[in-house]
Amino acid sequence: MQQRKPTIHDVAREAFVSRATASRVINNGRGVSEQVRSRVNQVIADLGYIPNPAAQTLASGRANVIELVVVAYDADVARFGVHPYFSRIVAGMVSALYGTDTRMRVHVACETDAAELLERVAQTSSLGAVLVNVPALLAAQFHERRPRAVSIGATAPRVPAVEAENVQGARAAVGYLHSLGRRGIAAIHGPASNTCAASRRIGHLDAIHELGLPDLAADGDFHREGGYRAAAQLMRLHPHIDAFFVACDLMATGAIQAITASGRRVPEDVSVVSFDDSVIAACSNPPMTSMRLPVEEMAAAAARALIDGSVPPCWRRIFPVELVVRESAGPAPAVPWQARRPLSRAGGPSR
Amino acid sequence: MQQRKPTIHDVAREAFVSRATASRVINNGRGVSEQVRSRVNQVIADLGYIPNPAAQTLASGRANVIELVVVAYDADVARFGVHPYFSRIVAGMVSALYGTDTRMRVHVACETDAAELLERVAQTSSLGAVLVNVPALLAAQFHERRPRAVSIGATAPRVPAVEAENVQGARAAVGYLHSLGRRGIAAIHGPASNTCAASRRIGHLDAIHELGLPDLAADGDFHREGGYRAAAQLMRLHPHIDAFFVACDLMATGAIQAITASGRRVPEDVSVVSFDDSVIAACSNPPMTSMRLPVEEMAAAAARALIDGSVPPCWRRIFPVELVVRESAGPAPAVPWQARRPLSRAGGPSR
DNA sequence: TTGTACGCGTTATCAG
DNA sequence: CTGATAACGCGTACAA
Repeated sequence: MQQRKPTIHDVAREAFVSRATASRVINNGRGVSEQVRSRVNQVIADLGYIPNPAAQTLASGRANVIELVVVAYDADVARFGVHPYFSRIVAGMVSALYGTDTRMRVHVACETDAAELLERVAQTSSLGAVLVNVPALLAAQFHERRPRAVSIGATAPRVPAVEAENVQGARAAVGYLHSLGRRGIAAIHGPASNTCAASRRIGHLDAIHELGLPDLAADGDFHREGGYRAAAQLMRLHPHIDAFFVACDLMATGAIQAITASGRRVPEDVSVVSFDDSVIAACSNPPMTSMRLPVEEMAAAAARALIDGSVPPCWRRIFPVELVVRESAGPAPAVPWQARRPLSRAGGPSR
Repeated sequence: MQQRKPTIHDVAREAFVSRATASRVINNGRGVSEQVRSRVNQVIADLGYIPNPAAQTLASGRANVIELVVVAYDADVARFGVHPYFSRIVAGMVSALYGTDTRMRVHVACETDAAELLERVAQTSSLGAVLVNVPALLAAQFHERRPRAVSIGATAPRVPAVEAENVQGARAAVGYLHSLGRRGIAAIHGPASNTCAASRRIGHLDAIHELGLPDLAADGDFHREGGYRAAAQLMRLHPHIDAFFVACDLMATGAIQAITASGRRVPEDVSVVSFDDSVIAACSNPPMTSMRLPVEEMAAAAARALIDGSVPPCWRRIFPVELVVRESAGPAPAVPWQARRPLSRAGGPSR
């Protein structure tokens, strides 16, 4: 029973109409009598007809596909799977696409291939592209050719983007640690090349200047190993450290392990506040206090913007970063911290 | 400079050949003189010509796309992003596809939509489909219509699949705990409906029967919360518990939190061995001893099978599950555990 | 080795 | 409101 798939031609014949009319019914087009429409729909159901996507794309010039283009941090593309950041993006897009007939196509490149990949993707006729970790220059070039693109995270000015309040989030994290009475607050930053990491770096500097704290910091790699190394090194250099602000969950797990290995307790001796609030934060022991980056929502917003219509240049959607208190830093503050509020002021919620 | 994209027609004209010849060059077809071939390739480079995938698909009937079809555990499709299992599959496929011009298209449904989604996917012309968590009946129906399908994990007999030695892995985990001197070994199983969880359940039963251990067990949901609840409940009912075998990493993190909350220490008072060895295992505190499920390799193998050629019915590829010793269970055994070896025998590596 | 001619399944433009 | 008919861009028997 390997009979060939029914085509629009079969539908038209069985329903005694032309292919044009059948096409109108399929696409909910205007100007078809109710009688004909229902007859055609009946035939479609009987035959189990499903339009050929390739033919639709070819004829109409548009495809029901969103391209997800990721440039991996490392040379090794497989590490794509290790960092929860990426899976949260996939999840966010999936839920935005759920219920629609739009699908996501995944492309991953490392930095050396990125230009070539973007070139190819730019040629395809799709609903648009979601750019992740694409260098600003490449993103700008891509956007010039295909305006239907949204970057996740900061990028070139004209390229549409969803962003998070990384600076404010980092400030709030340090402020929170300060409010707990911590004064030896060290930072473990992300890679220098990463834009999100750069913003968190700025927020951290802001805060320590404002609070008159020393700048104890080391760089990590956004992975557990780097977090472990950085924490161990910082504690060796500065034994009085009593808190860490860590630029991502994964590094924070490494930091917690290093703290524990040094004989200190979390949070009694050393407080830890991380950034991301991925699934790993809740799974840590003790569960991590973390600045929540709403990655799923950001990715979903990017996908929806692409589905809903054209995205103007310079389009921005900014997402707040919020403190999620668990156990790794200590007790909840009497007054909830707001990312936007000046650190030196106290007071109730600003909205 | 929004000139329209060059087509194969342009290439043919510029190279003074017919479209057929240009097509042959593009597809590395046989029977083109070296002279003509290089001339055409030169023109292709000059024009920046890239074939239109939709037209290629339409004309040839095959597409450079692999469908990833996932049925979510829960009603909420977004939890897709929470469990590392799925991101590891994506990562494995991505690395298998890296360097090829084949891409992955992602489809996620919950159980109620699964049939309809599979129906649609079956109609598309693609290289094939990777099925994840698709119920056996639906998988069988799908496979009947489109033989180019591979399931990740056990499924209907005729449907090609990559599988892991879940039974042996679970046996080995319990055996390992026993070898550490633990006798109050409790199990936290996965959902009853999940086939992988069922296999691990069997392996656990095998082991405790063989070792003469009591069957202390509870069911979880493959999430942290369920692991926490199950561990807490089991320890309340059986205070003498001194070890847990947990059917996945995520639940194990919950278990460790529950153990810690009860005032016990890991691994001094209670040993924990989990299943999966996802990124979470290494990030746990203490780092988890876990049975490594090579999910990335399995997914990559599935993708490669689809790329390389047709997959015969009943095709199977079995992957070993290996003990990865970290700190949550205790010290490494004098003799490394082998998943395949009978539990009662001692001895060296079997291969 | 190369070219001709047709078909892939659908959309879209015009007439009627 | 409906029906011819021409694209859409490419692959591929078949002929030369």
